[in-house]
Amino acid sequence: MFKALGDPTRLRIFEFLRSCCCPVAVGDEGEVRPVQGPTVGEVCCSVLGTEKIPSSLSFHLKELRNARLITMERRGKHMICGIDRQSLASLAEYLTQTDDCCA
Amino acid sequence: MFKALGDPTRLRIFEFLRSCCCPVAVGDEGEVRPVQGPTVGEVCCSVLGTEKIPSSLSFHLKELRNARLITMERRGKHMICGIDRQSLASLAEYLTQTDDCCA
DNA sequence: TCGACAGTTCTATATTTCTCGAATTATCGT
DNA sequence: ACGATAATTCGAGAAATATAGAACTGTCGA
Repeated sequence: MFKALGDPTRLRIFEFLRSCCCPVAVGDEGEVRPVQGPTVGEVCCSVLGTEKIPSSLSFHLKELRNARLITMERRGKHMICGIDRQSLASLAEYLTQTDDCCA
Repeated sequence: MFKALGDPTRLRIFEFLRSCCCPVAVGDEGEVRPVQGPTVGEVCCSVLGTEKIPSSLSFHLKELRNARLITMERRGKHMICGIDRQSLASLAEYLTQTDDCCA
């Protein structure tokens, strides 16, 4: 996870996704459902500023996915990206944990 | 910070330091003071399993120090290492922050 | 002040990681 | 089934990072 976030490009992707991927929303009939995140192409425009999708974005998304920091799922022709907030929470917990000796 | 923790050797150094660097202790007269952490040589023995101090350890310690994850201070011939728990806390906070849109 | 100990810095090499373009897979609309 | 769009995979070259050894700096004790 640290290595994944350690790359500047990936950190930008991460921050972008976090800024536009609300975890849940209220649907038409009052139900709570996951909000649709941006597609890979949209991430590309925002983060890399390019119209066409370069392979390097795919590479970075794969790294983030392997690190379980983001999620991706296919919806038709597009891949929808999201943040894995659960992994994030456990990483934050890891950082602040104090060991036994410090009790 | 993420890049610093992204290297396996540095993560081991970090975990070792966290396991043996209590943030504070109560002094003889009831005052709270920083506890003395291990020396660079001790870190080296534990993490690299080597008696003599290789230059690579110095290199990694510098990276961790630049990232403000650890602290070092000279005490006589030795350099004492410690964890910067404040930076750690703010990094953890960064990870769990949710952006405005998700309010 | 000299020698020994504790770490750091420097330089070169090795390794890993990133980037770019071309070919490939997957899905949709017709 | 075909063409177009969306994204991934592959391979080679470029760039960044890590490692190892030698020389250097700083501190203590005799």
